[in-house]
Amino acid sequence: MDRMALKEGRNGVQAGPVGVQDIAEALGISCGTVDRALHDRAGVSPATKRRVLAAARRLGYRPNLAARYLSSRKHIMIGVSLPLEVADFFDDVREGIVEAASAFEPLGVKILYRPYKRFGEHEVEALRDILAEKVSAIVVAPGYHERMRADIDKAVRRGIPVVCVVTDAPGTERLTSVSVDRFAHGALAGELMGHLIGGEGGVIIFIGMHAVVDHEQKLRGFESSFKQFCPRGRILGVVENHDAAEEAYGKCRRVLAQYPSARGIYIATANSMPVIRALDEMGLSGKIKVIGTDLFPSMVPVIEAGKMVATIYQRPREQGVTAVRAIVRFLTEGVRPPAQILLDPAIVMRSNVGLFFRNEAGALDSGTSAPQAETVPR
Amino acid sequence: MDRMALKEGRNGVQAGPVGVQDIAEALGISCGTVDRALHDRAGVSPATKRRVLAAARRLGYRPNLAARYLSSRKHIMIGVSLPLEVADFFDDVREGIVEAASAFEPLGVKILYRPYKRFGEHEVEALRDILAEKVSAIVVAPGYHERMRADIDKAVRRGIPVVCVVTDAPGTERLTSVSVDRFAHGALAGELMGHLIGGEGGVIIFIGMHAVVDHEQKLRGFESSFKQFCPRGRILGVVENHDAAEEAYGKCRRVLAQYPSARGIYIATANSMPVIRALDEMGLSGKIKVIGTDLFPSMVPVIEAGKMVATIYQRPREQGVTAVRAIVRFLTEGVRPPAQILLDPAIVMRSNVGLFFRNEAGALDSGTSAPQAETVPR
DNA sequence: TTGAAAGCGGTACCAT
DNA sequence: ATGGTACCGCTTTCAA
Repeated sequence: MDRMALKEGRNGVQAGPVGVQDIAEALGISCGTVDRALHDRAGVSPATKRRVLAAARRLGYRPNLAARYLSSRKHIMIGVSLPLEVADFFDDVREGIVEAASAFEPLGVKILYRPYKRFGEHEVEALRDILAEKVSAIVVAPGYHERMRADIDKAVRRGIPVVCVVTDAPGTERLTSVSVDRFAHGALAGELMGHLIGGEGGVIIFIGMHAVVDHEQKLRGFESSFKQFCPRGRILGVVENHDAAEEAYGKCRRVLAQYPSARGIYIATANSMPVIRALDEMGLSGKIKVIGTDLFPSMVPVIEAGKMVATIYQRPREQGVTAVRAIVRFLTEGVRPPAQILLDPAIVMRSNVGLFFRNEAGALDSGTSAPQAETVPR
Repeated sequence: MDRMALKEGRNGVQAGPVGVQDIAEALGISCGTVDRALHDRAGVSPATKRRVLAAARRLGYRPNLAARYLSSRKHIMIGVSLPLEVADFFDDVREGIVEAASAFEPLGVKILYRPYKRFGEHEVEALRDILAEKVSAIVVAPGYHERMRADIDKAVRRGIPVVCVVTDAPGTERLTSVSVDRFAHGALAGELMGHLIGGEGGVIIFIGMHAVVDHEQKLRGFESSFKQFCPRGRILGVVENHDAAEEAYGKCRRVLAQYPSARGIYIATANSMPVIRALDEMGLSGKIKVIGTDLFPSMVPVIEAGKMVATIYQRPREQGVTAVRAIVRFLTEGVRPPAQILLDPAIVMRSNVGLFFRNEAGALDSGTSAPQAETVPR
C-alpha cells in the first residue's frame, strides 16, 4: 500500500496529517517546489504557486513544526528591552519572558536581553542595539513612546514583529501590546474603596502625572465606579507625585493636613511607600483605608499589618509570558493576536499576599531541579 | 575541521549544543548504544552505561526535543476524564486543557476526552476506559477519590502519570494535583466580608457538606480571617446545602428568618443562585452582603445588579492549562512538578466581571484567523 | 523554473 | 552487548 493510499480515506479525504510530500505527490511535483511556493521564495512560476496554495488549503496542510525547526536550524531569537527600574516589577516581566521562552526551547526560541536604565534613558539606544542583531521579534516596554515610534516602525517594516509590554506605543505598527486593563484597575480600586469607607466620605488619589495616559485611565476607572459604590463620597483631590519619593511624601502630609476628614487613599502609581510612611508618622495608619498598585517586597509587611488594605496587581510575570506566547504563535503559525491584549488586574489583600509572593519565586517551571515553590503563578 | 574540533573550544569545553553523536564520538562508541544507555533500554553493559551517563553529564548533553519528536513519532496522548456537571465549570477546565495541548501540537500532544456524568457516577469506569487506550498521561477530576485510588495507582505503576485537577486524590501516587488554594479562598472571603460589614455583625455560611474536605478548608480560611477583620463579628451558622438547589433555597429562607440580623452571607459552593433567589424574594438583596464562589453566566447580572458583592473564582481554565503544562514538561523533559500546585483564587466584582467573561471567550488564543498555511511568516 | 538528494538529531531495527 | 543505518518532515543546495 503506498503512501497516498494510506493517507486517503474512502473518498479522497486524507486521514493523517498532511505534509509537503503529500501536496507534492498530489500535484505530481517535487517537495522542493512545494516548499518554495508555500514560503514565497523565488523561483516558482505563479501558476505552480497558485496550484500549490490551493492544494495546501484543500488537503488541510499543517506544517510539522518540529521538522521545520530541526531542518532549518534557524533559532527564533527574541530581543527584549526593558528598563532596569523599577527592578522589582520588570524583573518579574523578564522572568515571565524567560519562562515562556524556555517552554518553547524545542522550537529553538532564544532570548536576547538588552535592558536600559529607566524610562527615557537609553531606551531608544537599547532598541537600536537589538535591531543591529539578527532577531526575529522584539519585546519592548516603551517609556516615552513618541521617541521610539520611528524605530519600532522600522523594525516592523523589516519584518520583525514588535510587541509592547506594560506600556504601549499607540499609533505604531507594533504587532500587539500586552498590559493590564487600566480602566478596570481604577474601577476595582473605586469599587473596593466604596465598600471600605461604607458609602460616604472623601478620598484622595495619588497618580504619577496626568500626562501619562495610563494614570489617566486608572483615574477615570476609579471615578466611574467610586461614584456608583459610594454615592455620597467625594474625591477630595488628585495629587501628582511624579513618581518621586520625597515629593509623594511631602504632598501626602500636606494634602492630609488640608483634608483631615479623608477616609481613603488610592495610590495609582507604584510609588506607594512614601505615602505609607507619611500616614504612619501622622498616626493615621489603619484609620485611612489605603489601596495601592502592584506588589513589592517592602509592601508585604505593610499589607500584613493592615496599613494597606489592598493592592491592585498588574501581574508583570504574566505580561511577559503572554507577550512571548503571542510572538511564538505569530511566528510559527501565522496567527495574529488581537491588536491589544488586556490582562485582568488581580486584587491582593492580606489573605492572598503570601500566595503571590511565593508565586513570584518560580513555581511550576522551576520544577524539580531548582528550589521548588509550592505554588504556581497564573 | 572535523565535528569535534568545531564543537570544542580552546580547552575541550564544547561550544554548541551537545547531542548523542557527540557523546558517542567522545567515547568511541555508536550513537545507538548511547541512546540505549541514556534511556534505560535493555542491552547495554552496566559499565558502558555508566560511562555514557558520566559523559552526558560532563559534556552537558541536551536532547534536541524536535528531533526526538520527529524521530519517535510517538504522540503524547493525554487522557482526560472530567464530570459533565457542573458544565459551566468543567467546560472551562476542558477548554484550558485543549488550549494548552494545542500549544504543544508541534510536540505531538493530543487529547483523548472521556467525560463522565457527575462526581461519583461512572467516574471509575471513565478512568478505566482511558486506561484501556494507549495514553501517555491522564488528567482526572476525582470526585469520590477513595473509589478511584486503586485505578489511579494502577495507572501510575504502569508508568502513566496522573494529574488531578480541581479536586485531589490524596494518598495516591498521582504526579501532582492542580487546584485553587482553598484556605486562601475562604480567607479572602472572610477578609472581604469583614470589610463589607464594617467590623461587626453576623454572617451565615453555605457549604456543600462538611464531609467534603474542600469546603471544610474554605470554612477554616473564612473563620480565621473573618475573626481578624471583623473582631466583633459572629458566624451565626454554617448551612450544608448538599449542592441541591431546593435544599439551598429552603434552608436559606429558614436561616434568614431565624437570624434577621444577619448582615452577610458567604456561599462556599458553586450553588449560589438559589440563595440569591431567596434573598430577592425576601427583599434582602443588596442589604445582606453576599460573597459567592466561581462564576457562571447566570451570576453576571446578579453581580452587576449588586446582589452579589463579589465572588471568589477558581479559574477553571487555568487549572486545565496548568495540568497539561505540568504533564508535558514531565513527559518531555523529565521535570517533576511540585507535589501540589495551588493557584491563587481571583476576586471578581462588578468592575472586573466583564473582563473575566471576555477572557473566558478566548482572548489571546482565539487570535485573528483560522489555520492559514500560506501566510506562515517564518 | 523545477527535481533530486543530502542532512538536521534522535530513535529503532537489523545485523553482528 | 554493540555497530550501522534507514527514517521522521522539512529545508536547502546543487543539477538539470
